[in-house]
Amino acid sequence: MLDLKQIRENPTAIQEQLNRRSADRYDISPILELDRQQRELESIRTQLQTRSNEIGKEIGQKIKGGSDPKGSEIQALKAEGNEIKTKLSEFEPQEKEIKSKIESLLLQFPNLPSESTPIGNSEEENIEIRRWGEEYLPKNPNILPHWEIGEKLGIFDFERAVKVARSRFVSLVGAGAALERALITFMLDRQIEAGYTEVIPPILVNTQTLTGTGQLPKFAEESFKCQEDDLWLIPTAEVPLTNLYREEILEASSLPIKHCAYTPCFRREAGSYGKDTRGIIRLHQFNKVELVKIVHPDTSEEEHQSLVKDAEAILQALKLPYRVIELCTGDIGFSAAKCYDIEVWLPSSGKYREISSCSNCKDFQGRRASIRFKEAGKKGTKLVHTLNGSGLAVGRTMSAILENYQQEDGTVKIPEVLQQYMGREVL
RNA sequence: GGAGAGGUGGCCGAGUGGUUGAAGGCGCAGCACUGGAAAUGCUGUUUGGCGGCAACGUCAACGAGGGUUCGAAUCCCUCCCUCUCCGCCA
Repeated sequence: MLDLKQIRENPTAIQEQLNRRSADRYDISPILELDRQQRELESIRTQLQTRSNEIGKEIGQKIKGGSDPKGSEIQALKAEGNEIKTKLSEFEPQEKEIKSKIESLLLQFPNLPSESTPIGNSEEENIEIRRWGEEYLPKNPNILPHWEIGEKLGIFDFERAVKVARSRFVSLVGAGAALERALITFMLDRQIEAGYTEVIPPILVNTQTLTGTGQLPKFAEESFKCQEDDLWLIPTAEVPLTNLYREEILEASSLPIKHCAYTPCFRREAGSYGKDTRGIIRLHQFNKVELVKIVHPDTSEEEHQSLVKDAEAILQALKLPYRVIELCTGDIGFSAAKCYDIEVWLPSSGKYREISSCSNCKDFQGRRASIRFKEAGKKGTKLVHTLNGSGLAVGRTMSAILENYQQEDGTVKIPEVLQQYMGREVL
């Protein structure tokens, strides 16, 4: 959420920063006008309430002092109190309505991009920051796409999964299930070593939680909802992990908080008909190990850099070639101020594909979810900065392994670091 | 799901309509005392909105939302959560 005070005080600056995302798409002027109206009503309401409080106290004192509660003096005060009440009943609903309009407008605005986020309209203008592992690019010219090799090895069962659920679901079978599980455990072990505390959070969450991290109200159609219970399936563990601290005031000394979690993730993929229909790149349910950091604002830039490094470390350990790109203003997510994607090499399509997205949300989620911290000895509270990144998407890692580790004879080598987790060397 | 009890400040806990944003205690911070510390004493110690350069003023908040009243932490209604017992269950 954007800061209403900032919008009020620097409207042009805020508008310009929003325009960096997309020209003419976000207009803050309705908010300015509503805010002006709201404050006007607030000052009238406050004055009335002040007088009303005075009357209440006066009556109390007089009755205590022995005045007749039925006497004319007290009756007059009561009458005045009633008059104020009538007036208030006009202003109050008006003000409430304007306030909730402002609130719902504010919730629709995306985060302001960082100064350093490159300007651009679409993913075309993202910037490649670095590549790693070109020496590990496979030499084998006859690589099958991961879904073909997977079915050949009998580790994917699409047909039955579709019968059990619907399209864009898969069952992992035998060694496939074992590989997925090995990857999850390996990733968690590494991230715990890197200083993250593991959490197994709820994967059904309430509406407030999904609003806190920015998925609601704008992207309701992207999440699965349990209508009866007002609960949603999480699209990423970022949601429960960040919201663990919602409406809390943390000690500055407890920062940074670093969490990792394995969870399944659920996405409706409403806008992606026809995209990636084959394989396990884009499913309604997938596994992910997520990293979340809650940090002091002064450190969020460096914490962001190290978060990306922590995600990269997994690919390096698996010897999978990848590149890191920095997303431009037109491509960063709703809640992000700055974002790096890590893309792994998928030989069958001859492309790098996203396997991790690491965002610095600055105070955007902190304000939405009211996550603040307090410095010992100092007055007042400040909003924390929140960061999140995949460390990594498990299914996509598996597809990268199936392709990059394919051998001429049609078998797939297990990456060395996973062999102890799998108890075998080849699929 | 059924029956009962309860939700008050960082924590414990008082408070059943009237100058109560809230007694008392603990904790924490500052000051005094001390060679230093402990003990003791004094002072301070919630958050948010609006106005103000600030001091400060004012409004709101005692699980959440409504209602009664001149006035609600206190009374009424709805919902949420916690605990105990019963039922069900991985």
